[in-house]
Amino acid sequence: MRTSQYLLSTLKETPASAEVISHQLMLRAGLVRNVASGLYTWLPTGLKVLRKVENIVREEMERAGSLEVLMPMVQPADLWEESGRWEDYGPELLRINDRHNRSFVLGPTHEEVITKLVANEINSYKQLPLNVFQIQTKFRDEIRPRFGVMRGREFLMKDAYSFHLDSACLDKTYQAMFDAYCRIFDRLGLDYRPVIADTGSIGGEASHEFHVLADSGEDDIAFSDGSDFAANVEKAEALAPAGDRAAPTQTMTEVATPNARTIDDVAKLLSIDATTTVKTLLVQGTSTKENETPIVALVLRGDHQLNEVKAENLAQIASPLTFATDEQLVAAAGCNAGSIGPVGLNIEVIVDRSAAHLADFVCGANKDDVHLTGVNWDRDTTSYTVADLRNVVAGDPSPCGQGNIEIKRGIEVGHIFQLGDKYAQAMNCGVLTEAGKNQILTMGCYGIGVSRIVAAAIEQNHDKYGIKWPAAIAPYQVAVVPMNMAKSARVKETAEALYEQLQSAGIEVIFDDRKERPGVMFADHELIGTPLLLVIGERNLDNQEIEVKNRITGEKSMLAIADVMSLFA
RNA sequence: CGGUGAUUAGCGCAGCUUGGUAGCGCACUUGGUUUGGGUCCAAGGGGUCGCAAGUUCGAAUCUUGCAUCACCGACCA
Repeated sequence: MRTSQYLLSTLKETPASAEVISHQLMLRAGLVRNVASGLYTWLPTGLKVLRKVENIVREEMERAGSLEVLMPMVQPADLWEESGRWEDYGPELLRINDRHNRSFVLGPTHEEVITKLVANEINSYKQLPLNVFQIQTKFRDEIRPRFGVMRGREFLMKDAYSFHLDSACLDKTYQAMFDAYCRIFDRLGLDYRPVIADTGSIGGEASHEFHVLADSGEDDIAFSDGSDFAANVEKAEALAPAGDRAAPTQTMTEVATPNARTIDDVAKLLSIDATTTVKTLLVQGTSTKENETPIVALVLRGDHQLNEVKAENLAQIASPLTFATDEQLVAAAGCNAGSIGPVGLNIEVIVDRSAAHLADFVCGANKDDVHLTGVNWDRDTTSYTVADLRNVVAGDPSPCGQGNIEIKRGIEVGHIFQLGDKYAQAMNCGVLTEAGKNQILTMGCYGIGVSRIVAAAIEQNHDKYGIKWPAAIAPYQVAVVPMNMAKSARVKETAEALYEQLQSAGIEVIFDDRKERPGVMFADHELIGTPLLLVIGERNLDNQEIEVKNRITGEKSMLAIADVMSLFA
């Protein structure tokens, strides 16, 4: 490609709307342009990268035995009503009507369509297992699209679905997909981790997320420093502290804590550490009778954070997790937020394992502006149950039993689930077994955020000059950059000849034939992140040499023109 | 959905307090100059100042409403 005939569209200045580095560089390097909130046009350079990611994903899926299909982005509402998600999905599902006023959705995912297809096409156990995938545009009406294509509303996703007679067979495919994902991210050249994940709203049993590690990631990943264990913080179990709880040494005493509403306030006022306090959160419980919502108290150590997923998964707690209103607080505890404690509380109390291990702790007294010190479980309050309620923090013992937890940020680029029979059941997707009986199938589902990978790769591979693409997804492998070609016939001839040679050898080469100063060309190619620059100038032509610059390592070296193909051996 | 802020040329911004011919840098066009790291000089093109209403002789500027965008929170794969 010649730059004179290309749409480079590089920007010197960073558009104000771009917050994270990948978004800034994608705009500056001319990869994408914003069309509306969360919607992007891919420019030629960006599309090349996107297609490369897509092709690697496709090759590895096919190699793992998955068959490519293409389902429509617009799906009839009937299918969603059949699965129950028309009600369950909420406002993220964009619903539209056609000219006949029939309801459709823009597909945020395709479980319904594929399950329906398989229900119609597959009749016998002999046709199983089946694994199909597509690479398709999805639409999710995100509340807050941000970070460019990292969290767009429209995005490119590879989604695969597998169908099985039994869970042993599903396990096998799940493992094959796990391995395929590892190969994909290895080939992409990214630093990634598979982590144990919460199954979230899709529901199901086993689940792993694949995260690209980057400080700008939106998820916290808990790692063990003593093993391979990695889990989403949402899912990582917080173990009970080792050893027995200490015996009480203090008597329970009321202290005045005027205007101390937060744990920090209380700890400061009483000159104690937050780890010797507990906080009590009141949330709505599961409704028992009509119009009656019980309030449940959740007790955590002062320095710990509530894990909403863990709380929601408890039978007594309403899902989604909802905090008690101010009126409910006063009715249940007799005081306002900031002074609530477990002692004498007349509602169900669930205590986190770490909070339950404390002795002589501080908590609210259920009287405004009063706290209790020297409180002890079982002596001062007896009616409670213990559960894992909190987020793990760095330094916690790892739930795998080896080493301690370390926390890093990750960008979720892949997610594999064992779905079970939720959709197959709803859509009556079954086959006749060897025994001639109808049996509902069990499913797996496997997603990769193709467009998000482009952004994640940049987050992980950039410097102050621009993008440093891993070779596998660079839009061009090499740039031919002539110095002052307009003035030197020798430079022009050499550059043209090199370009021809590389091109006919099938190498993706971009030839900067613009009448620009060297600095402009260097800056553009470094911004775009082409891994190799071949610099052709008068000063080296006497020796029949060109300069080779490696974008990734920054190394420069001289190379005989005749040996140029050795770079691609 | 709540809080905050923004909206002036393709991009980045000034002008608004104190109403009076719409500006700067980058980018773009033309000519010259320069040529191994975003040259320099000159001349040009490009804007219903987000939209609507109001106040006023006169509104980018003051008032009100609306829209869009962004950030923080909540929510979410």
